[in-house]
Amino acid sequence: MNRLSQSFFQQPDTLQIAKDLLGKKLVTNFNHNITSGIITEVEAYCGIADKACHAFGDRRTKRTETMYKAGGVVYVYLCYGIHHLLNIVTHQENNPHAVLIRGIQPVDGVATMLKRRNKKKLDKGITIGPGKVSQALGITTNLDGISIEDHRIWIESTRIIVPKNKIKSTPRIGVDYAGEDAKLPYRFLLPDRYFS
DNA sequence: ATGAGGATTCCA
DNA sequence: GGAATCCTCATC
Repeated sequence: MNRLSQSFFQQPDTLQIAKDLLGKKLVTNFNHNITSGIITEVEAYCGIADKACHAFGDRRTKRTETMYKAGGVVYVYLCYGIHHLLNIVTHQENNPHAVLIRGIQPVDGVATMLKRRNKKKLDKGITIGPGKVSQALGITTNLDGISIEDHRIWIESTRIIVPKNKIKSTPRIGVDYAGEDAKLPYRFLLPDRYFS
């Protein structure tokens, strides 16, 4: 299947990109060890006016600098000192939007993912949650800033059709500090067991 | 130099 | 319900 180009992520509507990522396949490949899954849950973070966004108020720091790159690069940062959270930067250079990948449904390399997650068997929820996604796919902050067309990480289109009315939206998770913006319906997910 | 807090997960 | 855990960032 076709890999999404960086230009896909440079479109102007981050909410639309976020929704379009549902049903696509996220793949990593380290030392010929391929792991992948279908994206089932995402959140959009929309630039300097979005209080929940790291770049709110045009905050340019060493960490957020990645978000200011042109769309189509990976933004990975450490959360709570433990979890590596994977985002794909969207929009144009100096317009810091991104989509957080919050959940996937495992496809390739299940054994590897279980091992990375310290799990014995494949139960529901093995890759639901942003920290779990990164752990299962072997993603760490050392990928921060690389292209989504890299040989180590990419996203493929699939045959999966996601009808608009199947996409559920809710407020984003863990952003209570964001005031009014905490209520924005910028989290998008597919119904449980959508593919099974 | 210091300290508060975080786009989470796991276990009791 | 609370701990784990450490980097980032604002402030001193």
